[in-house]
Amino acid sequence: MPKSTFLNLPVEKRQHIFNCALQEFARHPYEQASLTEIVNIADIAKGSMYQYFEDKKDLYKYVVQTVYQHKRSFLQSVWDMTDRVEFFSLVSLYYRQSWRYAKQFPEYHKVTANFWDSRDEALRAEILREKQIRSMEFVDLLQHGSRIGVIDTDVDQAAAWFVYHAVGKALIDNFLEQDVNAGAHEAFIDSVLSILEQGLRSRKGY
Amino acid sequence: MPKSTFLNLPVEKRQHIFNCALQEFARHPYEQASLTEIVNIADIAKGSMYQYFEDKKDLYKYVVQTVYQHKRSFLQSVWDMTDRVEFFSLVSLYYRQSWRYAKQFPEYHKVTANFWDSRDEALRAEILREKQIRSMEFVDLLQHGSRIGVIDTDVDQAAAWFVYHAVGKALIDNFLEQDVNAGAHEAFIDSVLSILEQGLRSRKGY
DNA sequence: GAATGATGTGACTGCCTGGTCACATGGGAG
DNA sequence: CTCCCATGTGACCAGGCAGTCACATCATTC
Repeated sequence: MPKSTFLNLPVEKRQHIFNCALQEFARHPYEQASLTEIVNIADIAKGSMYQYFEDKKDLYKYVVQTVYQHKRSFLQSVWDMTDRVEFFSLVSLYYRQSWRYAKQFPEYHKVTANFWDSRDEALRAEILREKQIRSMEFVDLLQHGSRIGVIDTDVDQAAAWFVYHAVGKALIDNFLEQDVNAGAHEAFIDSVLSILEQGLRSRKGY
Repeated sequence: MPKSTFLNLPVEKRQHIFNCALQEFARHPYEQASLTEIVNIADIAKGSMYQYFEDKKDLYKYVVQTVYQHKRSFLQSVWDMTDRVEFFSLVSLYYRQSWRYAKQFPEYHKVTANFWDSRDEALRAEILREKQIRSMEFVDLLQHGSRIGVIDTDVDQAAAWFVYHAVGKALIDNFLEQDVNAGAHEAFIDSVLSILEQGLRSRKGY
């Protein structure tokens, strides 16, 4: 919800300001991010920022929203395969693609990560909404997998979503800081997925 | 590393100050926690706090350390069963006990949660150390399970640890805010564990 | 009662924050 | 050249922060 002043700005300047805000919100969670620092780095007057946005939170929401659109379009290629690819392959593709996104646009990723575990009351509502959407998408996949017999029908679907979500988040968060060999990490992703696919229990009995 | 002045304080007062600091560090991550707020609530002079601790970080480290000892002793009963209980049951007990801890001492839990995803460089080192210890303990359990044939020997142990850690953390974090029926959540924990144990793939083939 | 050293105190400093506002600048219309 | 309105500006405000320090209080010792 930027003001019209911001939207009337030349694209170049608009992107410049967006990038500077992005950097700051990637480095710090919302509460600790400094608007003063942003305008300093962007080399614009503080008053100008208040011509463009209502306040700090307005700017933040704009950045988060833009980042989410960006990420969604990056992941779209995976969602487009839903009908053609089997459940486990699709999840593998999804995790790999998410990982590539985080690698390719680390600041964008960090902004979403910071947003995701934000404590701000006003933001929590939007986070929950976002979560619910993803949950529904995932459960759709699961049910499709059940129908075609790939997935055990006894599986508790809420629990399955929970596991995949927790693991997916951790897969990205924990390995972004270290510079992991990309290929190695994608292999690790598959190791992790294989555990979710097969579980740990010994198959000797069968 | 409190100063001797703090250690010489009557136990009652010491606990009072500890509790007030605990509340604040439970409510906010380190950077956003306010020392001024702590001394106001504790009803002591700010100068006094600096008689007891070197600085804010010193106080924080003391609180975190105390909390970790507290939690460890609470979970000790589970670790004591290592020799007598089978892997999957032990993990179930561990998750349940961790959950009960978070329920029973929510502030203590929140302090550890805040610490766990702290961004402070100086603290990261200690976090990694803590993580490594837990990882080793878990891999020990896994190897024991492999030896006695309960766990598939093909399982990638690093990946297994990763999955259990991610899921365990999420199991607590995500359900603490809502007041979930305790029994229901312990059932959910077992649903989640059953997925890790058996995976999702259909067993029809066997 | 005097002296001593440990403990308690809160006004104060310097710094940083988000947000404001009276003013300066610029470029197009008449 | 003048008017006008959108845009740009940075000194300034009130409030919060961690940390300091000169001083007050207290308990012990002699």
